[in-house]
Formats: sequence, C-alpha cells, structure tokens
Amino acid sequence: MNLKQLSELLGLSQTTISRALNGYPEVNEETRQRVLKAAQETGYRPNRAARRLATGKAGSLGLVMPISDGQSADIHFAEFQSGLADECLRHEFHFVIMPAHPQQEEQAIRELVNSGSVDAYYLAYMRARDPRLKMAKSLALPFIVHGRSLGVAEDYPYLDVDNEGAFGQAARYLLDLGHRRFALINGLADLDFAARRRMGVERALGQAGLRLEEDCVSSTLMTDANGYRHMARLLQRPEPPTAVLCASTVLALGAVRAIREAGLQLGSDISLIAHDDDLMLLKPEHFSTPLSTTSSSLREAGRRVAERLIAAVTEPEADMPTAELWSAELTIRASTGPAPC
Amino acid sequence: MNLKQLSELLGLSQTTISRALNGYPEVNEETRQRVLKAAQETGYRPNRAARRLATGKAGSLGLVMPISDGQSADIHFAEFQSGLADECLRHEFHFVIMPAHPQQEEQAIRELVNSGSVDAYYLAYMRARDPRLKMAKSLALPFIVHGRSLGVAEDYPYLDVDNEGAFGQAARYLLDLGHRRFALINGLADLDFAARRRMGVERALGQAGLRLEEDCVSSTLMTDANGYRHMARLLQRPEPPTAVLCASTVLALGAVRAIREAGLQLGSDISLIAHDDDLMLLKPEHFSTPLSTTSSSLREAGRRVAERLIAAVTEPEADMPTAELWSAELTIRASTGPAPC
DNA sequence: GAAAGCATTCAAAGCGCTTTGAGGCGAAGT
DNA sequence: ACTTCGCCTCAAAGCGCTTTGAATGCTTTC
Repeated sequence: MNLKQLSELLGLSQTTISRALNGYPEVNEETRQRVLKAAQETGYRPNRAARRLATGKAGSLGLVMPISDGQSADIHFAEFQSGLADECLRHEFHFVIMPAHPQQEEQAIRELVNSGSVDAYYLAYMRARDPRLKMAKSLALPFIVHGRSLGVAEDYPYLDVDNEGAFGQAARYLLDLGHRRFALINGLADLDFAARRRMGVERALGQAGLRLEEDCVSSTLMTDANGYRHMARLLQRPEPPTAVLCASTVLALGAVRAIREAGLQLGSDISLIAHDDDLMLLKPEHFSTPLSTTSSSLREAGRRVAERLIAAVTEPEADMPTAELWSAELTIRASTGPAPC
Repeated sequence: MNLKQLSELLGLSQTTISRALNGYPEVNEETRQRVLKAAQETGYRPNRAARRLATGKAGSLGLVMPISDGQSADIHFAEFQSGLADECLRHEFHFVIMPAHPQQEEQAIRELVNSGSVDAYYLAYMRARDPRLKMAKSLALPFIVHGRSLGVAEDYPYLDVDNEGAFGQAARYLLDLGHRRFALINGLADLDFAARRRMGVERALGQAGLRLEEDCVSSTLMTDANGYRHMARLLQRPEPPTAVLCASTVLALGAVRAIREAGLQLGSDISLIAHDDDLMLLKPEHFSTPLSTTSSSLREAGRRVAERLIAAVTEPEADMPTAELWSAELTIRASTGPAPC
C-alpha cells in the first residue's frame, strides 16, 4: 500500500493525503480524519527511503559498531545502546548500525554519512588524538562524542563522565584509609577513558607524595578472565597492593575471585573500588562482599546522547550545550576498609 | 557528491557511471577504470535511499530490539548481535534496529517491513504460540526465527539450539552420577527456550522414575542477582537439591556465590551444570570451580542467521534449508561430581 | 557497398514521497 | 456585480539512483 494507491482509494490527491498525515494545517479536519482512518485500516506506512529522498531526513541515528575480536559483544556497549534505543523509540527514530573493524572506522563513518542513511551519529571508544574527530567535524552532519579525546582541543560536542575526577576521588578515599600501595586494573591503554582514570589516580597519589608504579597498572580488555589474571599477577608481587581500583565491575568480578582464592579478605586485607556502569547484569551491591564503587549509568548516557542527537536533527536552530561532563558518584560499601598494618 | 555531479565531472552519462560502478559488462574497461578512480578520489558513495527506491533493495537487515526493563542490555542479545554484525560487515549490509516494547513488537515488525527499511529480518525471544509468526508469514519479506515457538507447526524458517536435548543430556549425566534431587534455574517461563529446557529435564527425570518438583524450578530473568536469589532459596529447603541446572552462566555466577556462602562445595556437596552461550564476558572454565556446561555459541548463531538472511535477499531463487537445529555440547568440568551419600 | 553485428554510450522513465506554486470555490468587502 | 480573501485541494517538480530501450559509431559479412 503506497501513497498513490491510498489516494486513489480515497479519491484525493497525494498531496492532500501527505499533508493530512503529516499534520499540516491547511487540510480540512473532516478530510484528515477520513485519511487517518483509511491509513490505519490499510496499514499504510510511508516508505522511508522515499521520504528520506524527498526530505533529506532519514529519521534514524547511526552508530559504528566496533567489531574487533575483543570489543564485540561488549556488555558496556550493549548497555549504552539500550539507553539509546529507549530514546529512539520515544521519537520514532530507527538506528542504523554499521559494523566496522577499528582500523576502518573512519571509512565506515564516511560511508554511513555519505550514504545518507542517517541524520546524525555518535562516536565512542575514543582514543587520544582520535582522527575521527577531524573527520566528523568536516562532515556537516550532527554528531556527539561519547567520551573525549586527549590531545585534541575540546571544540566538539561531547558527553563524558569525569573519569579523572572519579578515580582521583576514589584514590583519595583509599589514601585517607591509610593505604599506600596502589594498583589499577584498567581498560585498554589507548582508550581515552582509561587514560583519564589513570591520570586521576596518579594525580591523587602524587599529591600524597606517592607514585603509581608501572608494574601496578594493567591495561586490558574488560572481561572477567582478565580481571582474574591481572589481580592474580598483582598478588604474586613481594609486596602486593592493599588498594586496588578496577575500571569495571566486570573486571572486579575476576579480581575478587583471585583475591578470595589467595585466601585474602576483601575490605580488610585488601580494599577494592570498581567503576560501576550500572549494568543490569551485574550489581556491585550483590557481590559476596558488596563492592565500593564510583558509578555513572551508561544507559542514561545512551539515552542522553540520543536525546541530543534527535534534538539536533529536529530543531537544528536550538543550540545545544556542547560539552556535558557528568560526575560519577562514590559509594562506599564493604569492599573498602582501613589499610592493614 | 552525487551521481549527477560525478557524471558532469567526467563528461559521461549517469547510466555509464552507474554501470561502471556496479560491475556491468557493457562498459569499456578503460572507462570503468576512469570512473572508479574518480569515485575513489571524490569519495562518492551512492545514496542508499535513492538506490533503495530504485531497486527495492535496502541492503540492510532488520531486527526488533526488545526493550522491556528486563531484557534490554541483555548480554545474550549483544552476543548474538555481534555475530550478526560480523556477517553484515562481510557483505556490506547495514542493520537497522527498531526498539520496541514487547507488547508492541508485532506493530514494530509491521512498521519495519512496510517502511521498506530492510530486506529481511529476524525474530527472537520467541514465546509459545507466538503471534508474530503468523504475521511474519503474511508479510512477504524473508525472515528467520532464532528459536522456535511451541504450539505452532514448524513451517517457518528457523535456527534453534536443541535445548530440550541439551538439558535432557545434562540431566541424564547427573542421574548417572547418582543425583536424585534436581533443581532448575531457568529463564523466563514464557520464553520458548526456557520451556524446552524444562521439558528436557522433566523427560530425563521421568524416564528415571523421578519428577521435577514445582518448587525446584525458578523462572527468572537471567542476571547474576537472580541466580543468587533463587539458589539461596533452594538451599533453604529442608532437603536441598544436589543437582542444579542453570539456563545461563550469568545465572550460574550468582548461584555459585550462594552455594559458596552456604559453605557448600561445588562438585561434591552440590553439582551444577549451566548452559553456556559462549559469552566473551564470562567463560565457564574461569569460574573458581570450572563449570560443567552444555554449550552453543550465540555469536555463531547470529552469524549464521545473518548469512541465511543475506542469502535469501541476494539469491532468492536458491532455496535454503528451512530448519536448522544445532545440538549443544556437554562439557564436563569440576562443578559436577557424584551425588553425596 | 549495403546489411548485419557488436561494443559502447546515452536520454528518459520510474521508484514513493514531500513541497511548491497554482487553481477552484464560496463568503465577505466595496 | 466585481474584487478580495481564506480555505481547501491539486498537478507537477524534484530528491538520486537503476534500468529500459534507443542511438551511435565501428567492424565484419555477404
């Protein structure tokens, strides 16, 4: 069922039908009702490709899905996406996913944009001096960065969590508890958020006259297995750390297991604070020793990104805030305690 | 940059350019090279909407993303999706996600199909007597069901894991070890896969002259917290089960914690077999007591679904197998052992 | 030397929608 | 009675692509 057929059915022109359906004022209310009813009954849906061609608006957001062996099926990505989806649904937007290998992300973005499939898009998994930023700015389609990119002037629209602040605060809290030997089990080193979290810890330790030793920092894909592996390695040191920061509750899952297997008590022998993305799957309060965390909802971030992108598309004149920096919340539970003597 | 501009640039007609780019034979090889070079240099990408309108092919697969509070950000969904993405990338397909609340899934599918955004789509999270099947069959666009629907004749294309067989086999293995008191921590009861897993267990127990007690079956969203909760409940029974089957390693995560907290030893006091979807995030062999599992890769299933859908679009004449039933593999690790006396 | 065949290119139609500019028709104003 | 205006509706153009059917210029064939 298309416009033409519907117009013939009703004995009206395509123009009138289109206007009636899209809520234009210059159509008789009675006519509109008749059209609406017929559209309902016949299950008519405007062809999106045609509409897009005519208006230039696609009614969809784009995202490039990282698909290297590690990052795919990343629960963090899924959580973000679900927030995005939620907001898209509310505004009848679709979202178009274009899978790409990390080396080809730039090309994928160009393809996505040039092919006219989307009205706006977002970038994630930012790295330092990320080349995608320059490209995105040259592309004349609204975009938002989830995260930031160290080494690039912040003249692009972004939404980020104050990772440096969060990890700094967490480190200071542990310092106040008397801890002196710190470790950080971090995300992959080239990712911006990981770099900032590390900076946060380093700065806090620096202010206390301490340093974060190179050997005490792990940069790794955030999985359970890696959390275990790196924690186990840390515990084999002659003087193992008493305070550990984890970039994700998923990493903490493995780390906690390693701690337990070493016969250590979480919260007394060793203290741990993890960053909690508020994953549905894994709640820090449900760990056998409830986890102290810095937290910020990824899903909420996804929702907000979608909200801003959709606004940028539907109300291009309204100028949105460019930068948004969310602060994470430090919640103390049982996994932290005074440093052992 | 569009076709017209490119044609003017090269002094050729749009027809010739289009044919050169799409590999038609009636174009001079020299001309083709010239066109290809220019397209490369200008970064020309055909507008997908226009192409779709002209050919009727969208070059994308559709999926309706469940977005009820529970299912969203489901790691199982993400894992499947990553397989799908992988295959889509290989064939230059996009995929279009349309979020929808469960009650409105039928409508969402209709919208997705009628709007012409996709060439093919798949259905998941099937329930018994699922009404979406009837609708999909009436819709004249290729589709595949991931899973099946009890109570509906199997005259639709599907790919499913032999859930009944897998859980039957797991139960029989535990029966052979002498276990007599069984429990099942299952996915939500209305989902087809959960129903079949239960059937598998019931049948195996039935053949051994036992029954699965109603109280020993939990039907729940597959999260860590729920695994813990339901396992804890089971352990409070006067005669707790000695053999537990879990529908996911995520549930097992919580269940194992409850077992440990109860002071019980996995593999001797209590045996557990979980279904492993081969999640990147969580490997059964990395549990502190490595988990015995029935396993089947969700990612591989996603890949295969994409492969079949794309084939259905690009080679409509080739008739594909309609039904595909994958069997899960039973792997015995340390979480199972003889029943305690 | 005319007809036929081949290789290459082109103009134009059409996909289904939105939107522009114009037209028809009563009611109100002069 | 004639213009003016508002309200409603319409025909037609255009979005960027693919594809049909025709045209062009050569070479080959009888």
